[in-house]
Amino acid sequence: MESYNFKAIEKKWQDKWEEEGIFHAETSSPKEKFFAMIEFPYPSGAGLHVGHPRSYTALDIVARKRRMQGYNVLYPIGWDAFGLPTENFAIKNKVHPKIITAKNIANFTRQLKMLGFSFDWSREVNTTDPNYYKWTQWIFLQLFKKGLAYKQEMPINWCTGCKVGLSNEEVVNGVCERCGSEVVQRRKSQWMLKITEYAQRLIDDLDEVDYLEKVKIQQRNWIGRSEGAEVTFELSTGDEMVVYTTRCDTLFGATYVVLSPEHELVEKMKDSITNYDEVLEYKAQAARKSEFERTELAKDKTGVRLMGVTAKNPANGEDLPVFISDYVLVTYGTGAIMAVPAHDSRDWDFAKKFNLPIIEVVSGGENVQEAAYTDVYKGEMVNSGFLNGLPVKEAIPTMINWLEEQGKGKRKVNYKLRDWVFSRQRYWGEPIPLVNCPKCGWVAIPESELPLELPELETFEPGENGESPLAKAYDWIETTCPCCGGRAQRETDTMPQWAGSSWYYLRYMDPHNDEAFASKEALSYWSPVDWYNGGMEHTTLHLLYSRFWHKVLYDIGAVPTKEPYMKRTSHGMILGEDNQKMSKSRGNVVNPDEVVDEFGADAFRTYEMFIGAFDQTTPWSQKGLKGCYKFLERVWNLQSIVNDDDGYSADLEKAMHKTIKKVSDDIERMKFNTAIATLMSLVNDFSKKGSVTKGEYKTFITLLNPFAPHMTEELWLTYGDGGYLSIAEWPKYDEAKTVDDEIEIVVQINGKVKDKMMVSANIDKEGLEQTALNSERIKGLTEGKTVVKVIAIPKRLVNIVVK
RNA sequence: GCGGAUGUGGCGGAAUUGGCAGACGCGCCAGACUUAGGAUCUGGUGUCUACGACGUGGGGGUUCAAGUCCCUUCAUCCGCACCA
Repeated sequence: MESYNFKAIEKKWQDKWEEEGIFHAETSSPKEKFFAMIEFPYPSGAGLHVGHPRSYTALDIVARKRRMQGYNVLYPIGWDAFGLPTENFAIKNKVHPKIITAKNIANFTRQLKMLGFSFDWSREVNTTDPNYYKWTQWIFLQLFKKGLAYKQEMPINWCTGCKVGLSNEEVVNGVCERCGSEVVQRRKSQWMLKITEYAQRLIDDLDEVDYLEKVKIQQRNWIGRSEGAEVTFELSTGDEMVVYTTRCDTLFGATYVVLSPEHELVEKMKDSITNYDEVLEYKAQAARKSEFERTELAKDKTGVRLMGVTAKNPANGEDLPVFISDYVLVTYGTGAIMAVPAHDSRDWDFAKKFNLPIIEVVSGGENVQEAAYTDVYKGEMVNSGFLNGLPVKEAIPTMINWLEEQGKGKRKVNYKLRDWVFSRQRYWGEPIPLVNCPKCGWVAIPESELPLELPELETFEPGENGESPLAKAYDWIETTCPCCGGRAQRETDTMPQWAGSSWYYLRYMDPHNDEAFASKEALSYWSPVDWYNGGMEHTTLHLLYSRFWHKVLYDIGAVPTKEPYMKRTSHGMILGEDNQKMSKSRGNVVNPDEVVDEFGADAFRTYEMFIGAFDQTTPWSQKGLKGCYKFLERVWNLQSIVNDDDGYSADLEKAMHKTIKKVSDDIERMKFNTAIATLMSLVNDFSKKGSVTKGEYKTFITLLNPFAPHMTEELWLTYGDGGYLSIAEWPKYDEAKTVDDEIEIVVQINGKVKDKMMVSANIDKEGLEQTALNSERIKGLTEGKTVVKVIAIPKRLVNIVVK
């Protein structure tokens, strides 16, 4: 027996698998299909991080197991390759992003291949390939044609130093990450996608998919449906101010109203506002903060009273002061609120700071002068005119009905979800395939002209005044209107990185199709993705955007299912050995290349799965990795004690069946760490016994194959049934043989374990009770005491309650 | 502030339904083999005032029985668009 030479073995089998194409998925097969997918990586210059393979290995294990169970498995890979870091590198080093991307992809490919994933490399996709983004643009045009894309003025982060627009990521503590200059909010016309039109369906259809519950909760909370009312306040200027509230029952407790600083009424009323200078100054100050900063600075409420303006409370006719404050966002509801400090803690903070009255209208709390009472489910109305005495739950509909009768308000469902800002003033993204014609307005380019390729540029810096770099491609911009044939200009903004990743699973189904993003046959065969694993950080943006696009495609009959992904699971992060996030600056980054070089891909994969609970964050440990390597080496060395018996030995038969069951179940439940623990225990059993039958060894290496595919494939040559283990049959177990005939039962006295005994597994309650009471030890311990009660649970325990 | 999680030995973690807390691995201790070991093998390893008691962040509760259910509280991590 040769010693375990992972270097030779791993290379050998990776080459063979590729030559034979054994992981290629065929689109027509009588077998049941199984489409497993991981979030395709952004090919960064830093290369693969040990976090990536956690997800890839997990679904590789599932894919490999399902393949062995006879499924027609599609496990694809691709590149989400548009993006900022590449663009910034390009700007700095004056290299085309295309070149950097190709280089990074080559490196990632090498690293992924070195880990032995069973990807179907023939279906590789790349979002920056014009043959791919042709269809990203095509889908955008379908949205545009359906009226789901529109232009709107939206704030962008503007660096006052670099004179360019910045992404949120590039803004650190309100200053530009690169030059340190102050960042302010500037308004710019942007393409928006109406995801809000799909808000209700995005909530409702969650019932039809098998996502982790926490993922569903996060999506629902992000969409944030609320039922409330719009209430109209008459202003002393004669204008009407509409507020949105979910607590219209508290209207009698409103003691002031607040407009967001950007609210259009503020400017409209400027002649009536006697302190308009102060108002303008506050607006400028608010514009300096991003929404996120407004959030962070939440504790200290700021605002300015609009002097000379009051609002009439529609419930009791009282005149209320009007404020502007940045804690009210123009993007949610109507951008205006009625403030009820007694029953909303933000309003309470504000009222305290500005010395505004706090009127209790819901009883049941402590003194509302000390803290807001916000419980919706308890209490009844007080100081509230016709609502007095009603519980809150009844007061809400009563008030809405009254408002509707009086014409002062109406029922309204609101969503937190906002439309998707789809424009980026960047080079390295898909060009938006629209032209602006002075006569016809925004016009889609003909589909026959797709892909609209990115123009070649010398430099990739953003343009003047926050324009896209494409604004410098003068020849490219100038075009003719597809509608009237007149002079027109192309849109120079590009799409966000989310665009390409919103539909890539569809391209995997038929990646080389020139006629359509995928054929009807491929779509109907492979849809939907059966199992999609990814990070929790993509739960609210990517996953939601992707579901939205899919539903639009469903509505135009382009895809056969309502939902793209049947099942969604999530992995935890891997931290450095110091329990900190891995980062270059901390110097705690683990490089997969080095790990594979020293211990091999099989040990790396096994450790990635053994490291801890799959969905939990957990630190890397070099010692733990070594433990997994030792385990594989022990498996390899078992060869010296394998005998010729093709079956299972009598004393290990039950253990074999139990292990098959446990490993099979654990893989499906993503309990990879306990699956490995079970396999380790079986190796301990083999070692202790000093011999293994060939039959046992064969089953063992088959179960281990998804985790350590190379080593087991090599062992299969000697101990297997011929062919490739990767496509051999997954072991079956006999349920009857996973159950013990005799089991150990614990006997407790008053809940403390006092004795253990072996009993037949199918002994009934009475028999169990008698056996326990007849035990000499128990007899001794209960002597002289009164047995109050005996709880006997077959297959579990006996608890004797004594006094 | 809001939303989502997590908290179990020296460490990573295990415990399908409320039923023996600590599987498996690391580390540590002892032994074997060895010229040698950061190799390999064997055994041991929750804590303590140890024939017993205590132990799953803290406090309370439900139960014959709680890591698991309920209330409360603390700490840490992640996300965020102050969502009215």
